[in-house]
Amino acid sequence: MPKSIIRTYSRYSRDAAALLGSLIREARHERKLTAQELADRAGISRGLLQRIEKGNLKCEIGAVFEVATIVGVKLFDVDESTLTKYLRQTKEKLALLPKSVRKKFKVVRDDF
Amino acid sequence: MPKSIIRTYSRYSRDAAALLGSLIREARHERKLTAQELADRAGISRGLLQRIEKGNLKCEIGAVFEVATIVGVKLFDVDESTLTKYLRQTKEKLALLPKSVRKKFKVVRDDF
DNA sequence: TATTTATGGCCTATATACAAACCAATAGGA
DNA sequence: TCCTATTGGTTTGTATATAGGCCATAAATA
Repeated sequence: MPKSIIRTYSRYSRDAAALLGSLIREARHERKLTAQELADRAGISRGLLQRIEKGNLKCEIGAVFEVATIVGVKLFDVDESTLTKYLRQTKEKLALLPKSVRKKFKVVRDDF
Repeated sequence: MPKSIIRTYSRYSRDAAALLGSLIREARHERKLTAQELADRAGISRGLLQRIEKGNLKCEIGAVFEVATIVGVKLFDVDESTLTKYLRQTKEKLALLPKSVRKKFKVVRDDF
């Protein structure tokens, strides 16, 4: 990420990450897991888990999803088989759509 | 990420990311946005957007959420005000819960 | 068909997220 | 209360995700 990019996030993104983190933390407590235990299970460090639970937006999505899965916080509010089904359907749908998006070619002919 | 960590992901996480990416791509097409246009709006590079749409799990969650928000793919299937409400409720709930998780102290006395 | 554009896949430099080790403060259980 | 485990916040070294090029291919419109 060259040139020191300062990234801004929308309120919705920030709230979504914060809620996801809170849900994970709540679910972890319900399951009586320490932060270290959950981090070990997910194969991540405790520090990363802390940032995830705080809703840090700079974490890799794979780590967040993995932790959420382990403690039972369902993404998309669907179970695994339903998720796989949706995934297949969506991919089929995409296969029928145009591969690329194109603007209508607009020649502004005001040169007469 | 020292010591060359090879991270494994569960099927659920992979499916969830793949579905989210597909939904983003579909929504982008519906809105007649090119990958470059959406990337510019989100403040990310086109290459990163491609990886997001492919369901790459190593992208930062902030970029994924931001893109999803722009094209209207709702996370948690709720609108913004509802999300904020849930967030507040969850935080209040957490405030009442024990701050830390603790195992029952179990001394295994087999030294006699 | 020809032409223009979008996309996908490289590559490199660099900012940074990560793991791991700390320490301090906090909170639970005895 | 004391003791111990958990948590939160550092720091540091390193692996790597990212931006920004480029080029080849695919695809949409004229």
